[in-house]
Amino acid sequence: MLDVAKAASVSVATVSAVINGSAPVSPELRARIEEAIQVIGYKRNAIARSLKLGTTRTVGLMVADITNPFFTDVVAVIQDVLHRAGYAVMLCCNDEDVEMQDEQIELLIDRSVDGLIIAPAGDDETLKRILAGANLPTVLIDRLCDGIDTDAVVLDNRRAVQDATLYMLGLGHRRIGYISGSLDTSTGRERLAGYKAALEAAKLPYEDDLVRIGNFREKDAYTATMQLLTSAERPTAIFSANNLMVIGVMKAIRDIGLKCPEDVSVASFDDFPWADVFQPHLTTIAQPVQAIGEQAAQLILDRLSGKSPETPRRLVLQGRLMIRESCRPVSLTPRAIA
Amino acid sequence: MLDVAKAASVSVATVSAVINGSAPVSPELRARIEEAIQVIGYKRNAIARSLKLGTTRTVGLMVADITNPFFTDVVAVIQDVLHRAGYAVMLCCNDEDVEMQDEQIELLIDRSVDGLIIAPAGDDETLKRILAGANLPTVLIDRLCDGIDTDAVVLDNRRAVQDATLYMLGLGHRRIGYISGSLDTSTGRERLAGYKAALEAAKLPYEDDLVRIGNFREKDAYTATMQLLTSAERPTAIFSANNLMVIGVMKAIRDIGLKCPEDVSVASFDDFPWADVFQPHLTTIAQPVQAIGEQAAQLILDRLSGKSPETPRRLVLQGRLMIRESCRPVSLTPRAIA
DNA sequence: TGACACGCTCGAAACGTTTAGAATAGGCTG
DNA sequence: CAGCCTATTCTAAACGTTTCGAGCGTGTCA
Repeated sequence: MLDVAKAASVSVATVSAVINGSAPVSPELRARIEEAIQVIGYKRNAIARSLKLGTTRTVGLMVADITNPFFTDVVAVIQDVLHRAGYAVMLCCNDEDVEMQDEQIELLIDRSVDGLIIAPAGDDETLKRILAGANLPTVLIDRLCDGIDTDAVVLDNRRAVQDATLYMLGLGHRRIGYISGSLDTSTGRERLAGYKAALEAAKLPYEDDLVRIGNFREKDAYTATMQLLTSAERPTAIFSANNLMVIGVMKAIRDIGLKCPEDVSVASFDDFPWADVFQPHLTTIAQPVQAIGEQAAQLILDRLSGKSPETPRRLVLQGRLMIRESCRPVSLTPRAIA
Repeated sequence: MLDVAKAASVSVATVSAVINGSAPVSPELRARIEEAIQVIGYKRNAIARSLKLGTTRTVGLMVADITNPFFTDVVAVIQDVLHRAGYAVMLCCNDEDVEMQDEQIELLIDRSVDGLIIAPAGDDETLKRILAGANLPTVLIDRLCDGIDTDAVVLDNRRAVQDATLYMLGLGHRRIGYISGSLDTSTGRERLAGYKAALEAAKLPYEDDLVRIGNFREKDAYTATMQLLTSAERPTAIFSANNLMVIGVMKAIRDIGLKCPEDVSVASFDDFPWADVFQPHLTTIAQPVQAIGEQAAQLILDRLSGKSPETPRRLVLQGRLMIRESCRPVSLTPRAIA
């Protein structure tokens, strides 16, 4: 900028004025300066600008697992909206691990991001402390945290799983296995609550040994399903609390020599683009990823531009049960009792 | 930092010295300063530091499509390695669009990233100009660009597709449809070249109307496949040049009332975690995503620490043909000729 | 005892912006 | 013609670091 100023024989203040349009400049000088900028190929230094202004026009985005198509879909739309608004996004993932999460958040805050969009791995004290200390505009996505009172956009997880479970119950299934996500997350807890609620509505007892923790990962879900299927009284249906885990569930079913839906019915949280083209066509709960991303981005943008209300806004969206062919009436499940 | 200095009644220079260990400080002062840091809860401002040092410890990572599992897998490992080395990652995607790409790269350079890892959407002049102007350590992944002479890690695309095509040829297929990616990318061109090479090796003519451009996206692949399957002499097998497109291919096959592999054999670039659990079990070319990510990260890390050789390094990895059940001998394809 | 080296600490400049407020020039008014 | 206002431009401080070189005790050696 100094070079430009020299080349145009003006002060840096004037150069700054034409670049930012922050003060009136005579057409004559403006032209001279603009030409100098061209000639020199000047680009303003965003770091110096950030230092002075105390803003980076960057928002930190942390998801639980960047490998999970649900999150990547959401990330894609958040990015899109934010870029359009002139913000860069710095992406992290916590790998479903609270320690990693704390590290990553620190890293983001360290880089002076202007705001944070987070799908937390869990709500440990450290996270709360860090967030409170940073005092940044924050929006939670997908998962809520007790004690972190910010804007958020989440799904009505309980309702969605309840509906799905009710559907399976309606097909006559009485022993429905449930592969849960980590109960350290609100999604883990809420989804399980939905399962319980459905059982209760059907006046069926909740049986501990029908639910296994799969931690939202394929591998854990695989072993969890193995246990379920080799237990004394094997379930006739299994619900998986997310997309990654249902792969593990299906692998376990295959490895144990059973077939879906002939021997076990399966349904899962999260939809797949290929769900109705590869067999068995999975029955799933589809999340409105587009809306989730858009709303989250809008929430943070509003917060950043200071036009949000003081009190946090909580958006709760609804899932959609996509009934396909991976569940069938229990009467058509010949080997139902092994 | 000034506050800390005051609290410990020392100069900022000394505080800086203990924080960075950049100069000897007496144990006594060190203790006092460290205590002051604790008390005040001081965290050094990375922006100011960047301004002074001219480095941000951030690398820009641009992939073609953040929604593509291949890229997200690679991104995940790059992130992991880079974070471990103390670098943050700023992630963008160009949506397979060169204009978007130029914009995003500008955005990254604007943020003063220290280096760039790029899977380019194409090699337009603007990109070359921007990159040349920025003069940053850069590594290309997945795709090469004519005229951009940097470190790179790519797959031996030609060889991989040639092998896959040869395999289909070996099953007796003579009319193999090919759904290509964009020919503006090196992967698009190289994969097609592999297909041609296999035909040539089998002394079969290359037929223009057996290949259709799908631009690496499901939707385009769908219409491309529709055209292929409704043409006068429909192919008995189809190869898809990536993972997203094969979904489109399968949907087209389904919508047209055919079955894979009974009526059409299918193989595809890029593997899926669920490929051997959902039917038909797809025959694919698996890429060594872990290795790609690790090498790319290492390449940029070496470059950033100045311990790379002057001449660019090109790493070429090999794909692996995962033979499953989506291709069968043409003799078992009853409706081969419609 | 004087010279010198060493170990520690500090002052101040620099990184590249933004911006408040001062300065300047020119025109208008009374 | 003095005084004042307006429009434009400039000077300089500030943002929070890092680092160079200077300064200053102390101890060592001749």
